[in-house]
Amino acid sequence: MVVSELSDQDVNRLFRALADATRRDIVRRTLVEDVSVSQLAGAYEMSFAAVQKHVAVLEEAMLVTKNSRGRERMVRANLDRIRQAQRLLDHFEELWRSRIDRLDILLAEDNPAPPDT
Amino acid sequence: MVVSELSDQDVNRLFRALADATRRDIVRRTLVEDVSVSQLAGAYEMSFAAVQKHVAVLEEAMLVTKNSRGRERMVRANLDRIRQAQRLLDHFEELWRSRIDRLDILLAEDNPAPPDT
DNA sequence: ATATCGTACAATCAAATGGTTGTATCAGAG
DNA sequence: CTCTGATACAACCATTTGATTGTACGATAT
Repeated sequence: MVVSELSDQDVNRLFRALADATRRDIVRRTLVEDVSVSQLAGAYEMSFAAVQKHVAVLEEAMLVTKNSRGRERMVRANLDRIRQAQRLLDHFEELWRSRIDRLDILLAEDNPAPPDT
Repeated sequence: MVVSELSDQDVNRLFRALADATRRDIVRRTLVEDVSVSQLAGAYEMSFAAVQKHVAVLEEAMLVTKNSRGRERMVRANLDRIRQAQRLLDHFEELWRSRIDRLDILLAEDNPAPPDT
């Protein structure tokens, strides 16, 4: 198992990168197969440079990696990073459980067992 | 099961709201127990208004709700929304599986069974 | 009734974001 | 070698974000 502590900054970048529909779509496409930057650029109604920037944001968030193939740069999504995001959300769920536990304790205190005899 | 279609806008807001350490901390605190805006404000090294704005961002993303209690406004995290975020990430995982499937097919084609006899 | 606590909200401001165009570089095709 | 396709990157601009201070207002405690 990879230890990989995510700093606050890393988590910020991770969620921020996911907070844009175009970038989420790039992740989707590159999860299924490697896609070059120009192929991606062809898929959206914006300039090549704009798409390039989105890829750069994803790269900084480590949600994708780029590899050279000939003169093209192939973009590939990094599933591990998505799983790390999931684990962060799992942690929230765990915290929520502690709320339930506290509530149970409170209810037990407010509703003591009836005095015997 | 809740149908709850999340629009692109909704998803943007959801992930954007999570892309800030203070806001994630507010979600953590309010998952465990209800906390008033002023209690939250006391927990961070920033103005009351700044914290109030963070709560507003979380509220727009529907990650928290506010209820009046006396003159206080109690903030409570909404676990359902966190689960929706998890489901979005699950969907990415599913797409990734299709990559593996394609790869298997390709390998099968490139490596045909050896000619018999 | 009035002082105060908790909140809401407007105005303001610096920095970050998301987009553009233009220029430079680099690998392959002819 | 030269032309072209695919990138990279800088400069620029409008909008949004994250924070501030200041003002207003409703609910409570005294």
